[in-house]
Amino acid sequence: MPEPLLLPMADQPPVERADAARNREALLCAARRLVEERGVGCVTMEAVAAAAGVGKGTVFRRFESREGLMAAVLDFSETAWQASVISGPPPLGPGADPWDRLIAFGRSRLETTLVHADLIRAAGATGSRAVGAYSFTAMHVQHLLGELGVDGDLPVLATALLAPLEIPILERQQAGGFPVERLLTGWEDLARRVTGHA
Amino acid sequence: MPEPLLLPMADQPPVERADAARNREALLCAARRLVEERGVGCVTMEAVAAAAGVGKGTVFRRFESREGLMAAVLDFSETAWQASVISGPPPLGPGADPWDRLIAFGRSRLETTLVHADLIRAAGATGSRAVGAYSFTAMHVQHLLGELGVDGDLPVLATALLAPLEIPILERQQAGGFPVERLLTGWEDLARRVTGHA
DNA sequence: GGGCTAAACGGACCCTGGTCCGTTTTCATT
DNA sequence: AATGAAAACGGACCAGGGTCCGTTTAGCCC
Repeated sequence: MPEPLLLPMADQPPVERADAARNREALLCAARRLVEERGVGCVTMEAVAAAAGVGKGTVFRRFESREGLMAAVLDFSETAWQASVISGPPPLGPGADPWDRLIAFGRSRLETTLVHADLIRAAGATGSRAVGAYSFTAMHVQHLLGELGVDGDLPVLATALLAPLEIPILERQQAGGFPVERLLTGWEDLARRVTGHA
Repeated sequence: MPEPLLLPMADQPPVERADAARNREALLCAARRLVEERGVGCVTMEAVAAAAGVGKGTVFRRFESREGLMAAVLDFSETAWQASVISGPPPLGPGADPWDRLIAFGRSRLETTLVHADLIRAAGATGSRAVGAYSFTAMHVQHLLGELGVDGDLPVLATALLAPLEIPILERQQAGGFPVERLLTGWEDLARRVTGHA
């Protein structure tokens, strides 16, 4: 039996080495801190490496690219937000009726997107926001649409509802002088038309 | 009268100097050619400068940034497309009824966006697509909505209709395995719901 | 503990976008 | 045609993202 023959179970990432994990953590921390105190635009990869006490190469090995790192940083707040959607208090969280949840979702999403605008932009198409066929938000909206009895191509409809809440669109409108308030009302109107709700 | 006192009419760009205009043209040509034959990703600013026979500084003086240059290149096709919307044959151009025009618009926009995806991405937020409070497309859709008798916040509604046709969204969906056909049907459905059309 | 391999490290190095500034060109005026 | 100032030029230079590879280290098996 020449081959060590390691069990052929998962071919997933075969567990991260201890030092690697430690460095990832340190880097993430450093990045988070630097972003917070200097703003995304003023954080260089080298600075993050230095702050974490590792070499630049390590940053890229762990996070692939600047976008990757920023996406990781973003994931932090994003996860917290997701939690409040999944299990926070109504109307954003479960308990309220679907329509109210949808509206609360829209407002909340719009706000957090605006708050993290820089980070989201820096995370590019890599962000958790963009990952996978069905991101969290798409799934959620799709679910609410279902509960509202909407019929049609739900995944596509959900995307259509989500699209105007993405930064490129949001920012262009803001640049055009539309106040947030108006965007929100507009979105609610859109939701009403799409769902056919009262 | 010490001051030369040039007539205070337009304070617009006081006319471009002859050599400047010549170089702008040469650069645009070179850029167009290089993009076509190598693909956007493989065109460096230095290469464009060289191909046009000018220094790198000149490229940046004329076009501000890489995004700016790419936006200028894009403008070319974009303008042609706009022309076909304004004065081409129906149903995209004038003559057909608003609903048919809207549907034709959606399909056409989606297709051209996909075709120029790389360029659009490279043009960033600078593109003619993103400029000004009301881009051409927004105006057009807004106009059609008006003709269809839709009421509500037309500018915002138009944006909502346009948003799912933007690259970030389009690409995410394609990555998710949605065939173009489905996106199109989905968009028509959205348009139907928004306009309240039969 | 010793030894071996795969993985991780780090920092020199490369590439490209963008800036700067001393020199050259245009063009309006005389 | 000469002249002078504003505008344009070009390429050296800088910064930051990303890669490479020789060296070090964790973790496993004896």
